[in-house]
Amino acid sequence: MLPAMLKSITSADATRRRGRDTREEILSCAEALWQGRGYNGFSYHHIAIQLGIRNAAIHYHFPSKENLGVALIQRYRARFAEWFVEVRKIELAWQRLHRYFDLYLDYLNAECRVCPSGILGAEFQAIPEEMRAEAKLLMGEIYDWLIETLNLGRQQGSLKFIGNAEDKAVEIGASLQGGLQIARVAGAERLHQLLAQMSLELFGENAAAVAQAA
Amino acid sequence: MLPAMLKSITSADATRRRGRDTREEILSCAEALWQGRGYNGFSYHHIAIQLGIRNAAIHYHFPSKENLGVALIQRYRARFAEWFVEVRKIELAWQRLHRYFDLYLDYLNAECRVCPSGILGAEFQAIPEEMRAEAKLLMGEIYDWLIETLNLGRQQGSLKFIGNAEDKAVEIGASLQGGLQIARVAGAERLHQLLAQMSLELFGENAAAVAQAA
DNA sequence: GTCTATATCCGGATAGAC
DNA sequence: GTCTATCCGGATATAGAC
Repeated sequence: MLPAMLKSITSADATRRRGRDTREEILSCAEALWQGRGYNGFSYHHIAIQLGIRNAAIHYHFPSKENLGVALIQRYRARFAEWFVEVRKIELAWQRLHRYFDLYLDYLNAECRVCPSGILGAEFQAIPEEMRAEAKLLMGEIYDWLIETLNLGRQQGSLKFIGNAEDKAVEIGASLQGGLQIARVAGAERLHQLLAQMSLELFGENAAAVAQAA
Repeated sequence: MLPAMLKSITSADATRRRGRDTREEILSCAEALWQGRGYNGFSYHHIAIQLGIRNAAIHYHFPSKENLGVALIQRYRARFAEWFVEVRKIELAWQRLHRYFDLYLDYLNAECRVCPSGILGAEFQAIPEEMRAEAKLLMGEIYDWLIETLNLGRQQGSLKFIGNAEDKAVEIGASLQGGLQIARVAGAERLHQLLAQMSLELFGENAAAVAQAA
């Protein structure tokens, strides 16, 4: 599922683009820029250069930048929904959560991106209203999934934690989000430290298996 | 120490500004904008309006925006250094850490700002080189203080955690940073949930005292 | 659906008067 | 130390040809 969660545009060949899905390419390119530099840190020009098209071509697909921003979050939410379906096929909650950890390693490895939730939180007061609404929906969906996973894990005995699942869900989501941001400044090692600590606390006897895999 | 850590400009009266320290006012105003909207989310014009001065006056004090950005982080680091000195006078490590938690509540209450570390991490690829260097220093200082505090707490028995202090320090820093960002999108309650969970895990028998204070 | 060309605005920055 | 005036580049966006 990872390739689906992290589809970036790989050196778009500017030469032949015979009527192909430019819209998707724009979104993928914009997504990378967005997670790398923030919504206020990239422009249509950046995208145009990378895809070898003109400014106006992007405006054809996304009349305003707000349209593009909203589309970015909506596509991401849709992909996340598919990811949830996929991961729910895994029986053990600790393994589901481990899959979630993997996403953050992928972000780190993919040009040191931050997670969409993180960039949305950081720039919240500086993004258009419609994007804020989408941001709330995204965070709600992740929150719900974390709660579900934690409750399952407690029931199975595959996840260890004290307190209620709701509060623990916030802690886990916040840690990963913050850890990824710290890692891009202070070095990749920080994220590895975070994941090691979280595994130690949450996975109990399974933590050793995780450690050797990494 | 909180007033020192969070000095914002309160409705600068544009009328009489008889030779007063404009430089500091600019920094305080810019700091609020920075933590609210990000480095790429505010302009000299925003500051000029709020302080009732002209664009050029800001350029007199800070020739380039990069100068201003660097000064913001340096001033913040200096204030943090003072804060560290102050907090080290507290004997119990769990109370020191609790003071650190309080900072995040203050940020949330102050127009829903995010912490400097968080905005720096999120925008890292879209800020000038000199600011990145300052960002690394800031994060290193916080990281070191957290490790010191955790080691003290373990020695005293006033903080509970498993694993090594270095990894736990990353986890704590990341949680708070991420939690604040989540709270501004999903509501203040999220930060309260996070702090409750962290108190429960770290403070042990002292957690109850914290809970009733909140 | 993509192009060229252009309009408009905004943000960072400088010159020179006071 | 702050002002007015202005320059320049960049970013969003539109018009109309192909």
